[in-house]
Amino acid sequence: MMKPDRRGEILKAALDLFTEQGFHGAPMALIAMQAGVGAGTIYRYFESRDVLIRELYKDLEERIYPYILAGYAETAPFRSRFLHLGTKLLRYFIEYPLCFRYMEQFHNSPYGIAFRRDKMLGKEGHCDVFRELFEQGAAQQVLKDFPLVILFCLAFGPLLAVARDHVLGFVQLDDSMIDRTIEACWDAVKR
Amino acid sequence: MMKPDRRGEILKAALDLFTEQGFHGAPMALIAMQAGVGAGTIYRYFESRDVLIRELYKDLEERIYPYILAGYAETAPFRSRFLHLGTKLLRYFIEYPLCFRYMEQFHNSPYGIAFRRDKMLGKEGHCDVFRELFEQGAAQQVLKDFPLVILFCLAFGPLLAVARDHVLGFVQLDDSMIDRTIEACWDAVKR
Amino acid sequence: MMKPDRRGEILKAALDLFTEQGFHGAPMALIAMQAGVGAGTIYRYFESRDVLIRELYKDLEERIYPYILAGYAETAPFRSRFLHLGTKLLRYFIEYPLCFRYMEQFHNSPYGIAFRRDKMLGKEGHCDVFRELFEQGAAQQVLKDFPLVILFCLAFGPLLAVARDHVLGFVQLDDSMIDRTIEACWDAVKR
Amino acid sequence: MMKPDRRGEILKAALDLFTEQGFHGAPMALIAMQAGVGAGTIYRYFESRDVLIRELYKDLEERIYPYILAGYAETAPFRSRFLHLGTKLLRYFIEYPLCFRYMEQFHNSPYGIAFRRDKMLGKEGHCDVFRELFEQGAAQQVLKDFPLVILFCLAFGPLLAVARDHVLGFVQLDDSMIDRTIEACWDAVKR
DNA sequence: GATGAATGAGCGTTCATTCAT
DNA sequence: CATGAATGAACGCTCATTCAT
Repeated sequence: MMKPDRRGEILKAALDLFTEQGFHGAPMALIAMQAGVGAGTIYRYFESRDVLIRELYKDLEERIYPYILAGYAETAPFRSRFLHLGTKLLRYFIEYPLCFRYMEQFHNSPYGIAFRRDKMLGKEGHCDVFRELFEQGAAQQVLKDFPLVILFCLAFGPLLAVARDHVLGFVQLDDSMIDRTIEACWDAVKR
Repeated sequence: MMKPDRRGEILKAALDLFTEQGFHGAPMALIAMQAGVGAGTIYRYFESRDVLIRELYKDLEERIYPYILAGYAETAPFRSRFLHLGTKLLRYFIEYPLCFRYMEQFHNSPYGIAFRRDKMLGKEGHCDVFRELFEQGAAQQVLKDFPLVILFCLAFGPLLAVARDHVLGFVQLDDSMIDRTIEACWDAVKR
Repeated sequence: MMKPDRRGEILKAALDLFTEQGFHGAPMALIAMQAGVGAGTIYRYFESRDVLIRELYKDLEERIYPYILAGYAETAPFRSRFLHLGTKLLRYFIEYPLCFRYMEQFHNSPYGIAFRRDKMLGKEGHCDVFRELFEQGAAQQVLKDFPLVILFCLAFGPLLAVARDHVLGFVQLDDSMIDRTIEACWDAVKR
Repeated sequence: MMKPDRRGEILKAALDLFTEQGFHGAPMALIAMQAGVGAGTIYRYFESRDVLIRELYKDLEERIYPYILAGYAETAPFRSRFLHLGTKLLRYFIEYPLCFRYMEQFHNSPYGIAFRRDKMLGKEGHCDVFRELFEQGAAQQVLKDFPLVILFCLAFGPLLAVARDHVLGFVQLDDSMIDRTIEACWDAVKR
């Protein structure tokens, strides 16, 4: 007889519904019902709908790091580390399509844009692993001579695009294609 | 004393507001006001809000082709043609940031997903130029051995990511950076 | 090359549409279109929608009298005259179901109630034939001892109900049934 | 301190307003205000305006049966039973004029027509008492030789017409007139 | 704490009517 | 005169949020 994890249930319900129906199609009452709680209860855990949306994003983002960092060797050569992180990230999105679709939806919404702007201004970011890696690569002149922001675009742009098309069912990625996709990303950023 | 182009005014107002406020934040009444017309007038030109959103997309899309095709030499070597189209496209997005942001928003919404799905199924598409180019490149084995869909991702993924960051003000692209960005896209797809 | 009878066209279109779609479902623009005139034109002939609705009623009502009075012998015995008028009226409704349905709809709407109230107050009425007949019948004590209003109800209540069910397709009236229906009406009013 | 019966308040407000103003003239906001509830509250109890209109009808209809069946003797002679039900029905309409007017309005609207059509097709109906009675009367050859539908018209046509004129204030029915009216209905149907 | 009924501002859309052409 | 594009008030309905229980 566990005490029910209401916050978790609400986040799970929100993820399902926002992903399936978009932000538009998922009213609070529906989320509450799917989570098996009363409508008012959500407001005990999240100040408002907007806060719920943002917290869900943060929650999902945090779960990525343990996954992609498993087996990550800080001391491996730069290219290996890039391929490791890229491959893991793409695999993660493929394995957790709801997570991917939610993050995409979030990024392409007023929430996501404000969120990202805050992040850029704050200098800090959760993607410290990537930032560190890319800064190192830039310093060692392994990467093309671009501002960090652009390098991120070159590396993650294709990765996310491929993930999106997989999730939407426009392609079926197998292991080999995943690896070769990340190698193409590498081609884009490597000097 | 020109007769006022009401359809155009409405599209322009919709573009401004949808871009600034998102689909959420731009009620029909506001669009009408910004366009300087009565609320009901919009419905003489667009059957519904959804139709307005889709028509605006098509309208913006159609303006791209003349721009990027100017000076395009069908007979030039493959790489040149790729660079030409890519560069023009990126420049276009930089020059018309509202257009870019709207198209992004559209793509990442139920509208855009349905739209794209229709396009894929219909085989036909407005991106015939790109499709033709890539099919040729694939046939000549200039491009990596990937399905067309993935090649598109590898080429446009970074391009769009870079455009987005420019438009949001996270980087300032100059001419050289534009060219080098497209070359990086080329690196991603070329064999 | 007749001059087009715009007023008539509008009335005809209004009859068709109000009958098929109800007052709700027939906007002025649709009536105009069906009549083959501009939307504004209707207002040259009818001050407003309400006026159009009332004028259409009067127009239809007026056409009934010539039909039912054809062959009517003022000098015939009372019962014959009653049967003549009743039968003719029922036949008329069966022959012109649009007319019947419109009149019914009109009667059972705020328009019709106001209209009827005015008529009752004004003493005068278009149904002078019926009024005259019934007053005579009352005076001769052929009819039951009821106020005129009630006698009308007893006579026309069943008649209209039968017409309604025929028009809605719940019964198919043949000649014999029409005659016997009117005889039943007679049974209701006769002393 | 009773818990307020909101559903009932809404139905009552709807009855008042629909009766006074017609379906046209009674917007949801007005009904809500008259019922003393918020506009959205109505939708907790009735899925839509149309559903409210239909439920109100059913609600009113159901209240009639206990009233008219009080003191009804299944074993009494046919004529007595007819007079009992008819008289009770007419009295009910006179006592509850809002109910009568609402039902009339309902019957003479797309709602009522669809409703009645469903009833006819479904064979079943709430008017089982009447149907049973009339079927018996037809079998015993007490009633005229007509289809059931017509017999209903002959009996209820005058009854409803009289009720209507009373409710609209065109006559004042006293006890004797009520009885004699129903006897006239009987004359219309009896063989 | 948890609930879910109640709220009411706000939305997309319609349509009778007007009026410049 | 006839037109039909333009208007804008009004409608039915939704849903984030509150609060009495």
